[in-house]
Amino acid sequence: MTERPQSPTGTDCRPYEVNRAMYHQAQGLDGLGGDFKTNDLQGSDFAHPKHWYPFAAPEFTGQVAGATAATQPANISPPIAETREQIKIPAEIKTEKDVDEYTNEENKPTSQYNLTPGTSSVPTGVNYYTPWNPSFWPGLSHITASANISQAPPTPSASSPSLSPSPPGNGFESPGFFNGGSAQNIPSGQAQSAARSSGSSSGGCSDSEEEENLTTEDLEQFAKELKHKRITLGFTQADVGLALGNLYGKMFSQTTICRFEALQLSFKNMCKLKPLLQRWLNEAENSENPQDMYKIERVFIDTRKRKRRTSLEGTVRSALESYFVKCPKPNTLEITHISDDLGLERDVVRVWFCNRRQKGKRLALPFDDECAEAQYYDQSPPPLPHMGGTALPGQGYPGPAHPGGAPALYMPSLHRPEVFKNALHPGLVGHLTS
DNA sequence: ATGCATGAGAT
DNA sequence: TCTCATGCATA
Repeated sequence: MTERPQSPTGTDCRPYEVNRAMYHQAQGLDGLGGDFKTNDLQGSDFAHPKHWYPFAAPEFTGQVAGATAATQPANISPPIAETREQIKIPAEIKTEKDVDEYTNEENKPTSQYNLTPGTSSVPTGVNYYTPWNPSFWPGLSHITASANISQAPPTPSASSPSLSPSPPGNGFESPGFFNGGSAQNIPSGQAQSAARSSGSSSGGCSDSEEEENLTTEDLEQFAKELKHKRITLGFTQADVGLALGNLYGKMFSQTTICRFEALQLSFKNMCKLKPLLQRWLNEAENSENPQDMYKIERVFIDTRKRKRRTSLEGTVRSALESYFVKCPKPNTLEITHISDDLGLERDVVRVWFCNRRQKGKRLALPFDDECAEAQYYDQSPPPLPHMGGTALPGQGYPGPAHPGGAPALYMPSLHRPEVFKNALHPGLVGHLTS
């Protein structure tokens, strides 16, 4: 009912896609079920080291005091409404909460923001996003390889107040709780020889030369360091994201920080964020009241509507995976076919493939077989490529500048056809063998 | 921690 | 229409 009028096939006419120049996350307020949950589970975070993540810090079995409080997920999880699109979505497809169409339906508990006081500071009922403008934050668009924060004297909390100019025009003032340092001094990593490899870096790192020549090792090490220190200092990932907003006027989500720590961002992106985080780290370590770093109250109310997230059941995912193996880049027609076949919205399928590709790139092994990969992602669908570990040009990490090959395996098992097939339901295999 | 989604910019 | 950066929402 409240489901968007599905556009059968072609044109993505997405009703929820409100046309606005710029919006950033909207949450809550309009009944989006937006409860600001800083569920940054650091504890388990540590408890479950990533496959490749060698960092183990036994001393942190749980959450650090500060973080703990900050991260208590406001467990208000309202029972997932079973309502689902009555459209053609099969039983297995459901959309998460039926926050019924962004139409102010009170589908959410009122206790949405029961954050533990004293930590996360996000004001009730509002989002904390800050629109930003690259122009005011040179660090992002242009990470100059000048200031090396690794060596730069850490600026204590009382550092220059002439910090990052708040995004002009957006009405935000840098609260200045923690006027860490000048945004102009966006640091950069050491100058090393670019390990930028990845043959066809066309998509990935064609930006400027700002990449500060970081190696995978650098990033890996820094990510570890960041995580360790962050936890030691009692910050959650969300806190860091918020603090960055204070330092640079541009916030990041818990997701992004998380992915950074897990090296799940593109190499380029990692390089971009590293100096910022590095700086934050310095600030945090030298601040007398590190807690202040995330005590900001940047508020950005946005009433944007966001499409309900589709939740694909395992079988459907498997099916999509199988399609993906066959053809990672289906054309319009194929997408339509797949969507029909699986009873999914066309757009859902399209997005799924986009995300899948993106994920594939992130997870791709930086080692050998880049060619195979290139081939693989070519339009012409090769008959089941052997993706033993492929590196995609775009986001993949540069080959290990070190023989040790630190960034071991990022490829999910499902990526391997053999494994994949086994995981398939017999019925679905048929799709594979077209 | 991760799946699905959005939007800017590139193609 | 894709890629890429990014984040909400959820597991």
